[in-house]
Amino acid sequence: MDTDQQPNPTLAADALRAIQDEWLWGWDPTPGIVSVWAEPDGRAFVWRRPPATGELVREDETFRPWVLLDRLDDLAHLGAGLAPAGAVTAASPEGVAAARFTYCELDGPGALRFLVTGPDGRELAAAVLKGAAGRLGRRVGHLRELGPHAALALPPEEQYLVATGRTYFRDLPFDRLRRLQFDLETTGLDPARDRIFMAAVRSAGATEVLEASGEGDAAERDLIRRLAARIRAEDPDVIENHNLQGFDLPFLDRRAQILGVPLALGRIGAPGLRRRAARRGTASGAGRVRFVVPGRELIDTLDAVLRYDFATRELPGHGLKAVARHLGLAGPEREIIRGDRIHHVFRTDPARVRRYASADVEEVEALAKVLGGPAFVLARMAPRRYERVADAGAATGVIDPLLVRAYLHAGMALPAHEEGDGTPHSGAALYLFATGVARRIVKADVASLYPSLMRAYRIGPARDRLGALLAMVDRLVEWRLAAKARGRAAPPGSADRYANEAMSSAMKLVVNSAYGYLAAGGALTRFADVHAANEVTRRGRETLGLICRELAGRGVTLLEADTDGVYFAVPEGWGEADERRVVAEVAALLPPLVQLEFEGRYAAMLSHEPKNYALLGYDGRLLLRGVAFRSSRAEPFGEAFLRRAVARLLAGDVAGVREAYLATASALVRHNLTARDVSSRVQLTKPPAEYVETRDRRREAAYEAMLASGLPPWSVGDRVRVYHAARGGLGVVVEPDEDGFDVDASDRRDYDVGYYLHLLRHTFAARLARAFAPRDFPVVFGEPDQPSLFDEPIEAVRTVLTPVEGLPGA
DNA sequence: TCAATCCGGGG
DNA sequence: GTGTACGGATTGA
Repeated sequence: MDTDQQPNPTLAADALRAIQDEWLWGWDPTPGIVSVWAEPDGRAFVWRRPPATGELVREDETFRPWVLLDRLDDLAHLGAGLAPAGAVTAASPEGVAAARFTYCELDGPGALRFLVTGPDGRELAAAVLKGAAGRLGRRVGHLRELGPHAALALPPEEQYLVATGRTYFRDLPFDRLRRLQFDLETTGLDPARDRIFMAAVRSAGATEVLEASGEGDAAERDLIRRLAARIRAEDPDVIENHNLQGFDLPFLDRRAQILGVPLALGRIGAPGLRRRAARRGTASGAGRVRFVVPGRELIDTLDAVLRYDFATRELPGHGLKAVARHLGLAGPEREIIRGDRIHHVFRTDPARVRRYASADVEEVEALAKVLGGPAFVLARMAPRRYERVADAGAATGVIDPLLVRAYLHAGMALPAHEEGDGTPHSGAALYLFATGVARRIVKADVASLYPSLMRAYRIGPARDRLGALLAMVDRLVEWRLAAKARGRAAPPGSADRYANEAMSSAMKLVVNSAYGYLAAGGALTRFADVHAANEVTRRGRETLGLICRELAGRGVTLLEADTDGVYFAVPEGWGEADERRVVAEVAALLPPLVQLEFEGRYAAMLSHEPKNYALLGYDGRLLLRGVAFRSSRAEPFGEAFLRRAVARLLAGDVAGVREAYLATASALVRHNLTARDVSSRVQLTKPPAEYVETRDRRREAAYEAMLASGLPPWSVGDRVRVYHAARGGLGVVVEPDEDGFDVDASDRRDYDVGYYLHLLRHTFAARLARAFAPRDFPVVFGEPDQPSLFDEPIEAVRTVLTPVEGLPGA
């Protein structure tokens, strides 16, 4: 370029954006990669479905394994075997001289500045370790032992993807992937003892159920063989199931081992499942494992569910059935069988179990598509295998690999992980302004507050010399807005709309985790910066304070505010137009990029504790939020009381609240409720022998109840309901199932009335305590037979809204 | 009231 | 060649 010439700003901006897009999406145009398997020896196997045909092709590639080091000293012993690669980078290994190993010093102040490549990753590691051992005067067995400040060595697939700039799924729609779902039905949860007796397999829109033709080893062995053969014949790119890594794969692996069946599930290599270390995965105990299969991506829908619920916090549980029902994926006739009954039912009614298993794989197929979109899009960006992107968090799983690739692509040295300087991280703002009952509620939403503040005030990691994180967040927001617009323009239900919605939620996920990336400890993310993170939260509190002051100044009553939004009550006589006007006025006062939006309006709210409240919609719908109002273990009678009482309360019917309380108390006293109504549901996770061993140290009610019940020993995973019986005992209710097995004395009513009256008042009624003045609480929730002379009549009791003392900032 | 421990999910 | 989940419930002191 002519240095005398003024740079063209538009051209420069376009070039910059092109580079930033390479940071996000890689730069190699190769389309349709569906799986990558690389070996440390520099071989990479790439399976692709070229968009034109969709037919699977395998391409055998080679790459130069590489490692990033903080020093070259350790390789001095190589002599002429190590040569500078000049302009050679990992991205362009051509030009490598005759030397077996080459190096290149990267620019900038980062500690990890020597990019060393070799013909074989193990040889490369061995050379480094030899030198390091000499320098340190001790044996060094693995690059990891040098510490993250001294060496960065990625798994072979990631070395390949970072070096080539390739990513998965370029130009490939989700529906072009060949996906297969399989689900095992077993006689129990313990693969050492229990057997596989059925496997449902779904592929290409068809479900097939495989069954063992008997109960012995031979029949199970044959079933496993047929399952593996079925998978190989379908040759899927992706294998999916719910808790695949936590149950089906470990169970299958173990049974195959015990029975001596080769498990050839991969597209290349020897039979047998391979493992990699991982945090989440198989059943309890040390040494958790993730299974991997060359050429196929193993997708556990449980990961997608956890990721989804992390953002929405709306799922009732994370089990397949609960999630499928919640998301409307379950059919109306969905066969349900309690887990510990499945094998029994199979013996008398195998058709039912076939329907059950078929529904499982069909729901998994739907669930994987509905919740798997973001991971599919993220795999187009990050230099990692699809299955790794799907099971990792966005910060360490996506942002960190993107930054590593960006730095190497730019020829910049990478900062090493660095511990913070001890500055504590100051958390998010959460204000509770008032508790009790309020009417005419408005929720205003602060959209993506933290990333907006990072962008508006250019708050990024201090050591990010490239400015890559902020640049990527900026570009992601642009991509997201464009995808949202395209999605809205596409016909509902179309592949185009699906793709754009997935794109939009993937971008949102990454953008929102940019702050988490800053705030994570230095041990976790490479560019973690507690000062930057604190600056974001400080601006966040400032902004939230401004929003609250400006709202309050316009005559509304603040109830609760956090970084997601603000709840407030408006004066009598205001309509929706007034509510929207106030929100718009305040929104106009905020820093650039920070958006405040009208999100919804409700007739009434019971504010109990931060993040724990009940809302009554203008359509009469009751919404309960927070653990205080919805707990999976809550006793049915208490849950029923709470719903009824809160509904009456928000409808303004205090007498109705008392009626609900009296009715429940009286039902308890008269034993109109069954033991089941007062019981709580628990799952037994320890085998009897283990509990007997530990019960001296730690008594647990559920197991004590089982031991006292005289029932036969339980199996791990059994679910029972336990309750407090009269005279201090414990009782067990075994749920009668649909087949009439286990017909139990479920009509028993020998529960401890005093205990449950106490629970009703102190646990359940207590959640409505903030709705009343302290002196009125006994009027609403007093014992029916002990009316105090000083109590006022129930008709005189009014609900209250009490300001919280000592408000910060407001 | 607090610290320690266990739990999720799968049959 | 991972990511010291994480946030709630329960139990024992």
